[in-house]
Amino acid sequence: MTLELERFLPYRLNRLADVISRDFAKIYRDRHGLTRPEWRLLAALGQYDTMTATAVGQHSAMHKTKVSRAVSALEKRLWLKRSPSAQDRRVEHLTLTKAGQAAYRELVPFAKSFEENLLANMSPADRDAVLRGLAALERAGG
Amino acid sequence: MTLELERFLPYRLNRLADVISRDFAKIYRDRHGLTRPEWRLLAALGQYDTMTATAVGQHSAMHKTKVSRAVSALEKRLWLKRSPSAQDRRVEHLTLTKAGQAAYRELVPFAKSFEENLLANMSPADRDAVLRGLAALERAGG
DNA sequence: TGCATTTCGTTGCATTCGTAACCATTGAAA
DNA sequence: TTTCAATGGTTACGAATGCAACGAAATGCA
Repeated sequence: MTLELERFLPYRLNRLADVISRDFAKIYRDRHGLTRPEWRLLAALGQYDTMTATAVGQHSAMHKTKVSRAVSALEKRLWLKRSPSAQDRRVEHLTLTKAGQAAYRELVPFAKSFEENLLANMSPADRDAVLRGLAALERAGG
Repeated sequence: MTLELERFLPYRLNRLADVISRDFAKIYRDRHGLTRPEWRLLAALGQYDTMTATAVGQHSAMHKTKVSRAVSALEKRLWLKRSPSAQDRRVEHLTLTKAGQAAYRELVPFAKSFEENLLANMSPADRDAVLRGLAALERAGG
């Protein structure tokens, strides 16, 4: 019995994710020298204003060490600031600074048009299949 | 303007690929201590019998250094052997040994049932959407 | 034939990553 | 209160990664 790797779901997903997010990474890497964890952190804070590191990790599917390092990096850039929580002194609330917000606002349109381009040359039925298929996999896989 | 990370295609793909192939990786990691590049090499050679390192890289979407290191690893296990090419002395033909073939044959059913489980609880329409959507993305993204 | 370019595969190096251990704090239980 | 388990976040360390440089062989071209 043999397995066709090209048709194997985990492989295909991996390959797609690799190619596509590598492609997209060029944008924030070339413009700002951001790593992927840093971009995700920026995106999470841009979307939600204030979060703890743990919340960022859950929302953007990152290991806590990645989050921790990304926070340090963006803090060094002065793109975010930490503020202690009054309720729980283990926690820090993370917020983007003006500079961080500016970078976020600059990148969002690139993200959107990247996504549009990806779907642009598909038939409507294919586009639907993409969205429906992803949702189904998310329900099934975790 | 704000971006919803949870709906952003590159993010979703990455997250899915991460969760799913991490899940699947447990199988070959727990059974044989294989890394992902090693598994992919095994899968490529199991499928195609004899390949060069470059061909493996193209077929399984791996950087040539990954392939090179995976080849060394499986060779050390005595799961594959290299044989020089008569036509081109830069090249080595890679083939699984009996032991390598045995490991491959043992793992393939796990791979197949993993994939089946993933799709098992979906409606037929969702399953179709998954396959169609992936194909569409592959056409669009690379 | 001779020289430059390209290709195959390996390796050194710096970076990134995850695991595990850790500290500080909190909450619950005794 | 004291104690102990659980949680938030950081860090040290080893493993994995990609880039760039490399040697060897092949190919193209003068």
